[in-house]
Amino acid sequence: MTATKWLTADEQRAWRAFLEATNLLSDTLDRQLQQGAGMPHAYYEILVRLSEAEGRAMRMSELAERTRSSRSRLSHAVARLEERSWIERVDCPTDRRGQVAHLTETGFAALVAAAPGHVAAVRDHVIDRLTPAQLEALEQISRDILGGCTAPAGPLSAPLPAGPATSRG
Amino acid sequence: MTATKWLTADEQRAWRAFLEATNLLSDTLDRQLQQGAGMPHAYYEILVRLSEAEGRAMRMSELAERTRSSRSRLSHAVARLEERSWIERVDCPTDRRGQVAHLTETGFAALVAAAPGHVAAVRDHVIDRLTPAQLEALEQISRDILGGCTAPAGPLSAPLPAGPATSRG
DNA sequence: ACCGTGTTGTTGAGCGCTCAACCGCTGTCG
DNA sequence: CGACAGCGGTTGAGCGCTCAACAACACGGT
Repeated sequence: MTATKWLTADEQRAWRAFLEATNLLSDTLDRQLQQGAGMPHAYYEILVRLSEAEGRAMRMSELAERTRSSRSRLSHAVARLEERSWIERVDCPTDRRGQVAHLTETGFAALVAAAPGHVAAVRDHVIDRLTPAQLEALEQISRDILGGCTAPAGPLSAPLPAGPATSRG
Repeated sequence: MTATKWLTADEQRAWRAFLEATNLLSDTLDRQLQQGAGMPHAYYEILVRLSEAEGRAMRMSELAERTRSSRSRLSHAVARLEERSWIERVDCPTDRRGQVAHLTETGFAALVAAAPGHVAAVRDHVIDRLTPAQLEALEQISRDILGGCTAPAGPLSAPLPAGPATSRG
């Protein structure tokens, strides 16, 4: 409860510019994907992660971590994706609680169809507007920011003293 | 429809880091404000803009532009804020279509109460994790990105050849 | 074998946002 | 004056997300 350390004028300017840019960019990309491929950005990322996984399948839990979403969000999302037959849920053989999300051929096709438009949008709005140096700086900045963000939903937000890590075995 | 120009490995890494950071940061700040002050981040920004305006009041239309939100979004948001008595709508004296959003004392008090926690979160998660040089780079990057984003909702997305600008007078 | 704790995943209510449709008013042009 | 395109703002349906509660299972200790 000590006196609040407000932002300096420089910090304010930078912060507001950053906020505007990220908000607007997020809206723009979401709109592009929605109109161009009929899916929100979050679903696109789920499909991407699955497509990169071995067998195009992954445990719900791990998928949630990789997409940095809560279990709840992922569960709802996969339910919707299952309705479209883009994903199917399979019981996990080694853990009867578990579910494995499996990307169907239809789902993969949807991803393949969506990708070019999305990548073009990312280029247009971000990548091609920045120099390589800027891009490198942006990556480092992003990692610095990532370091201090609490994961969504769940008491995992605890410091994790020196945990045995969530080895996915 | 030429062949898609995919992202290089470097670009991928940077882009994904950026995405993760902004998504997670957005979630984090939203959560902080929601738990600490009972309002989503979008509402906080509306209150901030109004608090900075002359007379703590602004035309809906201008408020929408400044917060870079659609008229619809703002309309819904102001309706909710009016339910909390944080904002009141007033008929515009010079244009009978218009509405003026006016920040109430209660609303201002809510903002004052919310600000310290929010600023602290912004410092913790962003500002204090970056060097001044990084912050400056981030500001420039943000402006470069902003340049190519289409405004939300509405056919304003047109290129605007060299318009007379929406001078606010 | 049994109990208790932690994990995995789902569910439903509530909320904010988007999109499209709409109403009333303005300003201009014939 | 009357018609009419365009602006300012609101509304309702639909959807994705959050939060809290829950069910089912795994695993440790006794």
